Amino acid sequence: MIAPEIPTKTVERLSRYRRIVRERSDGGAISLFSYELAKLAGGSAAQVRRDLMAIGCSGSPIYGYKIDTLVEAIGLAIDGATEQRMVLVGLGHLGAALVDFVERYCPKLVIFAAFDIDPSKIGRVHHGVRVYSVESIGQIVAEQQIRIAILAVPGEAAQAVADGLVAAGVHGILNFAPSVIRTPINVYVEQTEITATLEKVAYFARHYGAQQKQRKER
Amino acid sequence: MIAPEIPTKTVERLSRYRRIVRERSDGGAISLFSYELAKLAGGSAAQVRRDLMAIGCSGSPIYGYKIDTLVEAIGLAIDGATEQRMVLVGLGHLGAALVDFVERYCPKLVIFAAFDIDPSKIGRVHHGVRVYSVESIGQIVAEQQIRIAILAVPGEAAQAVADGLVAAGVHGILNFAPSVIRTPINVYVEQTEITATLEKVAYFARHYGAQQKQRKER
DNA sequence: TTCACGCTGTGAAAAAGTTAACAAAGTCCA
DNA sequence: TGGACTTTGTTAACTTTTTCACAGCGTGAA
Ligand SMILES: NC(=O)c1ccc[n+]([C@@H]2O[C@H](COP(=O)([O-])OP(=O)(O)OC[C@H]3O[C@@H](n4cnc5c(N)ncnc54)[C@H](O)[C@@H]3O)[C@@H](O)[C@H]2O)c1
Ligand SMILES: NC(=O)c1ccc[n+]([C@@H]2O[C@H](COP(=O)([O-])OP(=O)(O)OC[C@H]3O[C@@H](n4cnc5c(N)ncnc54)[C@H](O)[C@@H]3O)[C@@H](O)[C@H]2O)c1
Repeated sequence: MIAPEIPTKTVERLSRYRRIVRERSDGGAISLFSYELAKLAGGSAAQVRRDLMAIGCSGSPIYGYKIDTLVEAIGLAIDGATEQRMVLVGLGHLGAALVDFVERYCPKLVIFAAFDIDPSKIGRVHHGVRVYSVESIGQIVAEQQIRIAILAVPGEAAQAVADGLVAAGVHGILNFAPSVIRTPINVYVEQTEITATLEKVAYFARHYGAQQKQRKER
Repeated sequence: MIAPEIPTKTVERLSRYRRIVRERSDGGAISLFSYELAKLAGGSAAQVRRDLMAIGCSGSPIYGYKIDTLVEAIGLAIDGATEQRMVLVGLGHLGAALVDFVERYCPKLVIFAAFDIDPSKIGRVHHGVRVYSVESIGQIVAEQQIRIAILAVPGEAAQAVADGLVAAGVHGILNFAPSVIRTPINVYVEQTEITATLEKVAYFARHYGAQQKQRKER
């Protein structure tokens, strides 16, 4: 199947929609309307319909969208055919929290291994994830054909670790370190900017009134 | 001074620029050109110039932008006049990591107090931040006129805590819990979607080739 | 049957955000 | 001095994303 090239923003929202409708389905619901999902996700109804259209998911004017179909269609669009394996580098505070989080909330993603430089951590197993020495990143990633990595090391180490990951064949990196890493153009890097996010919240909290831009309804 | 209404995306990038030029200035640099900053921040030179224009910051064709001026101008634009105080609710794994992080990387933001429901944490001081019972959120937030809150509690608790915060006068919330919270329209909420971010990275790692959209140069 | 209703799917318009492009202005070198 | 460079500030063109608006359609009431 050829990738139908879903817009970046849409991929992001689809993931959120899925979480929401799953919650909804636990509550016993079978289907919902675009405006309901919009309200829950914080967007407009038209946007929801458009996003769902992008993944070829259609609803009925009577029932709205069936939750089953929806979850399946989103899965088909954004998940891989199979479970995807990732590695995590830097099992500090944040790294440990992430291992728990992924295990709990991302059923399609598996942290296959963790790496750290701290000898006291190497060899241990945290929540089912074994911790290896950073030295073995190249070998394990290449051998296991792992394509995605989470970076939770201090800023100073980020670039070096990233280089190793890329050399070993990683195609996507989620970087939590507060320093921009440079990679070849065919590697997708997502930079988590907590500082920027915090400062943005602080900014808009001060200029409150600008938030219509963000959250249209409700 | 009236808020010059800086676009959301620009606020975000400015924050990143500041971090980068600060690093640069530690390295001894005095000034840099738009294209240099662009490369470091992962954008285009034109965008950098445009962003800086938005905050009335101008450079010279000879030296580029002076780092001092730049940091000051960004500060003027996005920081408050004074240091801003925040509270954090939920001092678990993530909460603890965030306290360290803010202290280290966000000089203009101060976590004034933390709140938790766990009696074993209440009364303790973590990295200079005292932990109070959730019960006292309303009182302390209102009394201290705190306007920004970080939410790092489990999803189930998020809405209830948010309601309390809003009632006490908070205007901005950064929510790490994986559930969308509803607030009055005059409260700015930033939802941190780790799941969505991870799934996005996984998606683009698979369809690698879509990343030109993301990172144009280098 | 017929009509009004409410929601979907979608083209078209609008808005937001990004890139291109170039005049202006200073520097460097001859 | 003067002309070739370099980089800014900024306007205009372009792209992406969001919203509007409405036709189409199954339903249920009359
Ligand atoms: N704490 C937060 O909330 C937060 C938020 C966003 C980003 N970050 C960033 O994420 C990173 C990790 O944060 P943290 O709070 O977990 O820090 P931490 O110090 O608790 O953890 C860092 C871990 O990385 C390991 N490490 C150091 N150098 C390494 C290397 N070269 N190779 C492999 N492992 C190495 C350390 O042994 C440690 O286990 C930091 O860059 C931090 O700035 C933190
Ligand atoms: N771990 C991650 O990497 C990560 C990433 C993104 C989001 N999150 C989310 O952030 C939240 C916190 O994650 P964590 O890993 O720190 O979990 P955690 O269980 O370590 O911490 C949660 C903390 O909140 C406290 N708490 C529970 N109910 C409360 C209430 N009603 N009022 C005040 N405090 C309360 C608990 O006592 C605990 O200290 C969760 O919702 C998690 O899903 C986690």
